[in-house]
Amino acid sequence: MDISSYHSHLLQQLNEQRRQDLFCDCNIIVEGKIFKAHRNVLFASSGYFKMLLSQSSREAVQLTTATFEVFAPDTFKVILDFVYSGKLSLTGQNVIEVMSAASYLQMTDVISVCKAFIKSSLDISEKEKDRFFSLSDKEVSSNGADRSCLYGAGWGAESSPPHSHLASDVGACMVGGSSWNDYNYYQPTQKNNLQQGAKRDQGQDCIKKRVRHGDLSEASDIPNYKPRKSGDGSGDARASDPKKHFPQSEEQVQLDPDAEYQYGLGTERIPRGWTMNQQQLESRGAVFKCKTSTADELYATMPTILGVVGGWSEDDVPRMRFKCPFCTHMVKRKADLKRHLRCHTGERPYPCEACGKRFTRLEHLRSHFRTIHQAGKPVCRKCKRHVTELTGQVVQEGTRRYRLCNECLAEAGVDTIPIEEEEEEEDDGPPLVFSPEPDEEKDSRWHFGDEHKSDVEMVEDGSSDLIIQQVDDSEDDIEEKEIKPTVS
DNA sequence: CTGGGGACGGGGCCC
DNA sequence: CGGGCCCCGTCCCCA
Repeated sequence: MDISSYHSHLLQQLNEQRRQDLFCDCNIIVEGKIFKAHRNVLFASSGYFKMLLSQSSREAVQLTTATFEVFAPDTFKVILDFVYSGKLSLTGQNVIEVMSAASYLQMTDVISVCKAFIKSSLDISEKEKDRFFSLSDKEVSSNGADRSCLYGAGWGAESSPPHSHLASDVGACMVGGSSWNDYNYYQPTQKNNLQQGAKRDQGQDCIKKRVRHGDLSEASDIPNYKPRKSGDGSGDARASDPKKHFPQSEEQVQLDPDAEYQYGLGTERIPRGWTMNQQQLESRGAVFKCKTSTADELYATMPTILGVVGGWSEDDVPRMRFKCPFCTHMVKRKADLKRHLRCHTGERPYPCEACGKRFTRLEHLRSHFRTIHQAGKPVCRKCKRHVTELTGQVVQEGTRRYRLCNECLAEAGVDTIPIEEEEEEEDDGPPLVFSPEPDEEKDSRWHFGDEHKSDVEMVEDGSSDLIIQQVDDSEDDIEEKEIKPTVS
């Protein structure tokens, strides 16, 4: 046997053992479907498994079972096949899901390949766009969008996939070995196929649900990606918006060795069914967050963003519309596109100081703060009747504040904050200051004015209730950029 | 199981 | 161009 082929032979043997269920000591259940595998192989190939299995390695001699519901079985199959063969079967339909899962499992090799795959898609889309603008309408209609392109080429791990060589019958991207020499590229027939694939995939729903069910800090760190189901025009753009768990731009998927992998309570998502000590798992962050571009950066660096002439206005002035390069959405104003891009970058620059939940827009944060933390609505939360300072009081429940009328209050028998004081706070009173502990956000507390003088220094400008802190997600440390006074 | 309401995200558009 | 308001759709919780 040739020494140089030894490693591939070994991998082949392991794969064979997996297929025959020989020495498999780990069951991975993905949405009910069971995959058998070897812990040592999983350990060696995935940062996620490494972390989890290293915890259990001391005590666990018996079978380990893991349950995932954040991606689909088909997706995991692609990844597991890669682990045991070095070959990654990517298509325009599954690349988003695979990258999402790889991100979850911390498999940087897979992410890199997905990145390259997506980059190729975008590059080719860009070329198609250029061609589109350089050709007449007639040419485009006869040659354009429906043509499917099949590319196949090899390149080094760090280089971009070339697009110049035509392959014959490639329906999937196969990656083999460290040099990715077997990488073949399949061009989706339409440039937004990636999004469509993501939309189709149920795995996204799982992610979505887990996020929605998660606590606030969880939601705050995982961009709240909600693939929309609606089928109307506006829904298309929303539905095709795969911003959440997987980055969209080249910059975002960049996983350089110095990438900021953030481990922490806020970012973790633990598979439900791990048989190992759940507390151990919960004590550590299992999902990394890679550095992402902000919408601003993306917008600034974006090449001549697809200004699309959307027909002619009544004054014979061309109506420009701006198309999002990542989905089918078009907007009339560039500024709106910038705002829209944020939903692809997953950027949430406005964290709520009270609960840590983050928002894409200041107005959303304000609205959230008013309704959740300021008891902004003058209605009884129980009986929905209008309450005044005479007929009701403010109730504090964790970081939530709401109003109850005196009758409901008597029934509930909870502590209250006098409405007068509440309203004074809103006007001129001492600020409502949220004081996150340096390391443990969960212990963060609210401090209400003088009544609860704390060890935390109050903000000097007492006119503010809501401390607005715009955060640059690209920084590890939350950096206070801006403190604005008052949100009334 | 279902409908109503709250919370939230996102688009359009005015200022 | 940014801020802000309005509106609508979706998800989730709860009765």
